[in-house]
Amino acid sequence: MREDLVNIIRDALGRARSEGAISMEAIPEISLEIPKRKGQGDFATTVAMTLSRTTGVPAREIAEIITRYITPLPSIIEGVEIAGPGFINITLKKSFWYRMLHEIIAAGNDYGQSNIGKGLQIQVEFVSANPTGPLHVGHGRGAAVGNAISNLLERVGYRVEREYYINDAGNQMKNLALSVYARYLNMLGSDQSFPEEGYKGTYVDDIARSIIDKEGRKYFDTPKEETFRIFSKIAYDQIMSGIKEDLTVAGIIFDSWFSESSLFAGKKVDESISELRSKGYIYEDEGAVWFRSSAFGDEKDRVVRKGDGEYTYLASDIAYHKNKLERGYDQIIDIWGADHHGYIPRMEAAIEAFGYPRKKLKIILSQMVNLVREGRPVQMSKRAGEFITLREVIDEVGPDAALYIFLTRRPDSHLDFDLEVAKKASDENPVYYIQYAHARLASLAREAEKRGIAVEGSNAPEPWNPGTLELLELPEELDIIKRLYLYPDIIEAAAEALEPHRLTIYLHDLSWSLHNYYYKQRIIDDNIEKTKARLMLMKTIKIVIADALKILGVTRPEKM
RNA sequence: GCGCCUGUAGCUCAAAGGACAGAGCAACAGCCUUCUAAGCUGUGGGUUGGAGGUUCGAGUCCUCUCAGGCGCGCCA
Repeated sequence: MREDLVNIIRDALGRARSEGAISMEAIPEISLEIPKRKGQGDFATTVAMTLSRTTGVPAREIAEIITRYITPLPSIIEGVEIAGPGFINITLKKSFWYRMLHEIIAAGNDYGQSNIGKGLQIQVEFVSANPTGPLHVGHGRGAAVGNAISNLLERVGYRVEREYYINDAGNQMKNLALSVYARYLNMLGSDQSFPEEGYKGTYVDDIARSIIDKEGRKYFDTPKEETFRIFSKIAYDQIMSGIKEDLTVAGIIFDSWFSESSLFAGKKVDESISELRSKGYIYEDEGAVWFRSSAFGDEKDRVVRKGDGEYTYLASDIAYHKNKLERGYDQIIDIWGADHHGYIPRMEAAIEAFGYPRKKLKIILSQMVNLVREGRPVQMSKRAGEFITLREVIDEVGPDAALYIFLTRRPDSHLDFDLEVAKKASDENPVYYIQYAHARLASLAREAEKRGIAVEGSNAPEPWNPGTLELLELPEELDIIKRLYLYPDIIEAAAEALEPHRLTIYLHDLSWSLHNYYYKQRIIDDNIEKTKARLMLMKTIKIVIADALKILGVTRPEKM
């Protein structure tokens, strides 16, 4: 449809040119935007202002010429106006909007779906927190963002795989085992000192205690090597199952879990480094092995294998990304905590070193979350092991509020998360505004059904009759139709930009339209035909709100 | 010191390079014998951190500068 409008304008320009009204070399791209304010039409184009630059003719003059060539007005257009510095504002006929609504209703639950993704495969890797402790709030934000982005991409026709990369190799696992072991010994009366780099959280104590509960003093005297292996496994299992449980509570599901240590076991790290070596991007210096990332714009080269023969984290990360590349996705998206931003150049260097375009990998940074309570920062010290976990936050405020707050901001903006605000079932909490709209519509449908004019539900008689929708004549009603019409655009734009917060803004606006309308206009009254028309409109809003909330991972209450 | 992110209303945040920079919250003033008041209506509130530049047009792009956060390991 927008295509139709663009064509109409392009035709007008074409005729204006061939008749010599405007001289220009080529017909430029025709922009078509939706004006912010009322009274500026349904659509607007800035093409006159753009042309003003190349032709030297004042924008308003060009706009007038274009307008002249648009007449006689095509059937869907109500009027064309020139405004401001040279905008051409186009207003469509009401009949057009009724037709749109009809189409939206016909699309039903599929409304908003598109196929700009054309079935291309995208892998989104997110959370990927180390299995050395429970998830914190920052991970929660990454989880919310990754989940919403994945859902968005799916909605516009990509095939999406959600993956969690488990860093279950390296020193950290050793440290974890040592930490648990030290606590274990302490609890059994030993004065074993706690490791310097150990993990101090209370969850470590819990793991130690669970071992005592099950196996008592069994490991008090056993040879350490063996003990560490066992402790590492027990700790890993408990922490991973905790992480999975937290994610489940948040409603976030992964398609695959990829283990770092499987890369080592399968010699994939060796292979990756060898491949880079054969391409000339690996060299030895000062007893270490280096990756020549500076060849691809990194500020310096990076060590992949240390002097002691151990691989660095970067080495396995390179192998992991090589593996991802070989799995043949059309696009790889990583969602990282913003504190890892320094890693971007070296990761991109690795992608290019393997011969893939840099664009193959898109890294989204999810900024830090500051926990706040009533405006005051919540003290946290990772070193002392004192921090508030994601689970505690979710238990306190509920998953919907947590997810929604994470998603109302751009991923790369710093975020203060106020626990008291998130907890309140009040105006201050944005998620309720939307959910309330949904619940309100559900209640309305129930009420209608009770009175025998259901338009929803399995056995609802379809009240369709071509003229019914035209009874929606109020400006508020047309407003709502126009907003609903925007939905697929919003989804596509949010998916393309990988910015789920656009959806929350839209949801707020749509919910406002509903609440405002609901207050002004009684939906169910004695005029059955009008009631049906209004109920159809309400049903459509509900479908859209539900769809958007689903994409964001937020529940859609039928009652509140 | 270098690099990345962010500076927009009292607070939290929006705004494909487009029209008079918008929402929510907070403040103040109103609205429930009616389908959900977790709602609605109204009022006040701004030199978009600052200075230059590009452009017909800049919160948005470029340069400089100030402030905050985060990085700058042969840690992960």
